[in-house]
Amino acid sequence: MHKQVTASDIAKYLGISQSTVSRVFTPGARVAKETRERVLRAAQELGYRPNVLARGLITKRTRMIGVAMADIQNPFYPEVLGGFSKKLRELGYQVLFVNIENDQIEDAEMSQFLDYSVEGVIVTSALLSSKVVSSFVENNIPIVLFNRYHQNLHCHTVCCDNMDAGDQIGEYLIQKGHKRMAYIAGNPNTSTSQDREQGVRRSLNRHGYSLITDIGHYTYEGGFEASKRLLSSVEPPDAIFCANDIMALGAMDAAKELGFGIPKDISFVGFDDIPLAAWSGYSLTTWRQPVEQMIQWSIELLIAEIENKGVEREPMAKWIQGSLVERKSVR
Amino acid sequence: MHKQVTASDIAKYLGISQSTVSRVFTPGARVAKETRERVLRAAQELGYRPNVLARGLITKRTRMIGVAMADIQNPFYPEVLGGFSKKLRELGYQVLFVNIENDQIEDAEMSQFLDYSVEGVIVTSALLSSKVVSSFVENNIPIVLFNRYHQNLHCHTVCCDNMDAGDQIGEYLIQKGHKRMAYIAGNPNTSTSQDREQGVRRSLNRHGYSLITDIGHYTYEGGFEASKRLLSSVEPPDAIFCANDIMALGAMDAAKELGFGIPKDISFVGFDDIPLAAWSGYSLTTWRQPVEQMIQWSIELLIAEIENKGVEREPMAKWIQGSLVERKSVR
DNA sequence: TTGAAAGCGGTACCAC
DNA sequence: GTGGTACCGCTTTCAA
Repeated sequence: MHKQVTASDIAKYLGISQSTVSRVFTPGARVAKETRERVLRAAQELGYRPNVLARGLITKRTRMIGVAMADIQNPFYPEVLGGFSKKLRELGYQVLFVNIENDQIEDAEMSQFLDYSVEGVIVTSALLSSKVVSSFVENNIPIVLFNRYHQNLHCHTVCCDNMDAGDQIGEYLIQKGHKRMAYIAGNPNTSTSQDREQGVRRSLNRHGYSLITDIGHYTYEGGFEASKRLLSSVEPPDAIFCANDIMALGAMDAAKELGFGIPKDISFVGFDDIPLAAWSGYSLTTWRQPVEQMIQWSIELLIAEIENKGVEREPMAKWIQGSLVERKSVR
Repeated sequence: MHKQVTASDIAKYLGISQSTVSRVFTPGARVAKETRERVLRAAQELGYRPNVLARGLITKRTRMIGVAMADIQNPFYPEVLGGFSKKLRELGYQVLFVNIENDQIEDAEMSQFLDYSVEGVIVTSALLSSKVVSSFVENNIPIVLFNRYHQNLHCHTVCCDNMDAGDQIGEYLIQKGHKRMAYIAGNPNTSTSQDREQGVRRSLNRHGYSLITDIGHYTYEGGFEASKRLLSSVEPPDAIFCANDIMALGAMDAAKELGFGIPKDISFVGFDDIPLAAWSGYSLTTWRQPVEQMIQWSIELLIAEIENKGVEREPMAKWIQGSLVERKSVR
């Protein structure tokens, strides 16, 4: 941007006023057809493009959305990021991206969103402190939490109905004749993992079964180790439900290594339906989260608030139903 | 950003000039220690943060870097994106992210980088038209191509030395006693895939072997299908080298499905060393690309040019050596 | 060390 | 329909 062509350059070049040039690039403008064409042609010729940052200064609109994403190594999230990027772009918004290192977002990781005056923020799979949230609320910047739920925070939420999903998975496992069910939790202080656990537990209890649990921190290695522990116990489970697919894949590999047949000796159910789950080496039965829909809703929530600025809005929680994808990891 | 607190607000509040407030937040400033403290305190109190976009208007620096990324579903790239995001942030730059749908970048996908006055652009695993490149050159915005090489384009390049890698992999397979080697190409008109192929071919030729080839488009499914074709032929190969890991995993699964033992009947070598390659279900021998280093160099190239603006700079090509990671997929 | 004023590249309201 | 002008929030001379 060393020698940017400006609206004044065009104006001077055509001998008209800078305001007129500006109007040509302003949506609700009224400019004589002929003038418009001359300007457009000159812009093309000289390589002029309106500086959106300068525009934003006066319109108070940057058309940037901050996206903060943790757990980007989990194949579920690249898909999510791609979806957001695409949809937002179609609506004329840009993505200011931040990769979050830990599960708990630090202030510094979000502060640039404030500095760059994004109009809204999407946070996936991470925890926000209430202090951070309030700094956004003060600045009237809406936040939507994707795939994480937080009771007391003033943010919108779009979440799979994890409790119900867990419940249905429990029912399914029982119906398939399993007796000793285990659950491998993700990060145990995430709503996502908790709700899924509570769900299975509910259905198992209904039928008089109890639940064995372990923790896998949402990673392949974590799932692998947890599975090993579970399967090496005196009475190993005959079915393991994992809080996400990536752990389930690790758990399956551990089972294979220990000589368990899948699904002959033990069944596995995952969560997310990442592409890998369908790979023939795994063929994992899992819970499909309707990603497209969740992305769509998140964006609608965000944009609605952005474009109705001024109207106070209560935080909304959108719960979405998922569905079981049956493959070959359950007997 | 509805009611942003501005430097003038602080100034008025403290009864000093707005310029003084500004100076407190300007790196090379000289302000009385006492004044500075008062300003800082007031800023804290009223929640003031300098508007970096307004600042950029005058300093001509946005501290934003455009990152255009294709193939984000390939587990190699989330890692890359995470790395860029982290390192750039440490240097005080932000990432404006765009997900590219196809292998060939369209003008519209890059135009926002121009609109938002990013200071540099990183493009991974995608092809740029020379028209797009020249619009960036005109605006003095440096581009670095990550993992793709383009002879005639005025961009920097950071690339693994694919030719050499292919060569070494060929040598390795021969040394391990293989006789019929196959190569599964990615997208056949990418430099990356071509160079890797040329590399193996070179070493095989040196030893009097020829190379069977097929195409897998860099996807799991593509690798799966290509492998099936290869292995169903009258004289199936005894080793398959795939242009990336994800195809190799697909190829392995296909082999297993056809009843081939790995590595007993057939060996596999991948490329990238994505986390999945180490999973016990695969244990894929592969070529490790030193991602960290590549990211580092890309950023250095970019920043060097950004911060020396004005000095004309020739496009640089950085080639980096990788190394073989031996696991259990080669006999 | 500080304040006044110009200006970055735009938009929007005002007359004409 | 068009030009003049104020102003968005900030940095940067230039004087004081």
